[in-house]
Amino acid sequence: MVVKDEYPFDGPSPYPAAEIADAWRRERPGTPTESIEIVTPLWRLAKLFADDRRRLLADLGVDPATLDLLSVLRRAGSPYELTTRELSRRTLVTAGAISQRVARAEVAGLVTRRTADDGTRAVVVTLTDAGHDLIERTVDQVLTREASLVASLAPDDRQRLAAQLQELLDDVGRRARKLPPDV
Amino acid sequence: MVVKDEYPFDGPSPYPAAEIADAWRRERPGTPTESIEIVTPLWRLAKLFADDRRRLLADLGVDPATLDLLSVLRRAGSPYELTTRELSRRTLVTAGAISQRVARAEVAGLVTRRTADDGTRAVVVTLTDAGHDLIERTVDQVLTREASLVASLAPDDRQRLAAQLQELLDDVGRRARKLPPDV
DNA sequence: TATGCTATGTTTAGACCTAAACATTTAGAG
DNA sequence: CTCTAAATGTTTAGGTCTAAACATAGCATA
Repeated sequence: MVVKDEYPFDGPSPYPAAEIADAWRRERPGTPTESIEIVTPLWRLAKLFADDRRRLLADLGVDPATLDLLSVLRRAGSPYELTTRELSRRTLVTAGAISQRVARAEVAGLVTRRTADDGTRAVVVTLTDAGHDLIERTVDQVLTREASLVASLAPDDRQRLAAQLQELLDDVGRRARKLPPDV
Repeated sequence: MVVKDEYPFDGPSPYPAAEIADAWRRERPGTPTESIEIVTPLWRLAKLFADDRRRLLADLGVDPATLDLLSVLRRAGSPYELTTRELSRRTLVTAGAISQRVARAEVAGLVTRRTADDGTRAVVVTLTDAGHDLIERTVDQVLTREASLVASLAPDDRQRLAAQLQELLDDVGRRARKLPPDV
């Protein structure tokens, strides 16, 4: 039975998580479905935000990975420097990915790289003026756009939901398998 | 100023979203930060779940994209068939990605592909026995694992949070830029 | 001072994804 | 019957990420 297009993309969320859980219970009685209604909307929301940001940034000529890197450095405050290890920790991506991000940003003239002078082998990444300009030019647009996406939440609701998500994040963070050993 | 490693990966969430918002307000007064405490934990949770699932599946010799494909077909019920277009809609990935996923799964013998006989140009994807076996063998493990990750939520809290997320998803889905025209 | 462990980064192989360019088929409008 | 627009898929170019293999630099200790 070929299912027809009952859930156009433009409408509300295609296949609510509740339907997915129902389908599993119908098809495979006993399937443990408790997590579905949490994990599925979470993933879809993350994807909506990520896709929307990627498209906005594409118009501005930046990619999300680079913006993430520059943002962390900019937020660290003057002199806008962090070690690659610290970048990995703050962005939740592997050391290898940071190495590649920094290499790309360095070629683009947005950051510089140098070894630390404090006796460790650490590599210190610094925002250049061009990198600083780029982040100043884009961050408000990105955050304004995202604020508009969550505009349906009243400030109180937003605060409450934020607290719940942070609490869940802390808990899942304790239980989940972490990044590979090389990090 | 090179910041030292104050937030080890193993501890609770590195840099709570509230600190990120504070940092922006400190560094750039007036930055619109309302969305940060929603979007940041959302992304981090999605990444924790995705990383955890990827690692579990790696042990089982499957990749997440393939599992997603097989799951949608399996949940559709006998005869486990859907058009590629429908797969794209249900999985929220572009038509091009579906084409590649199906090609990989076809090579692996997990699905078959044929053109529909109903006069349209649609391509119908069908689960093979091997694909069916694979999904039966893995879905409980994945869902059991994920249920354990959200075990801190009491059933009532889980229900409430699920409803809030679904509501937010519906709303953001209405406001966000959607998939490109080719879909 | 050898030796090896630990901490840090970089590189590479393999997967995936999106966007855009193509290709093909159906269905309509004349 | 012909030409065009719409609907569907596939392919390709470019970019990202993870995991694992490497490569090195400190450090501790015998």
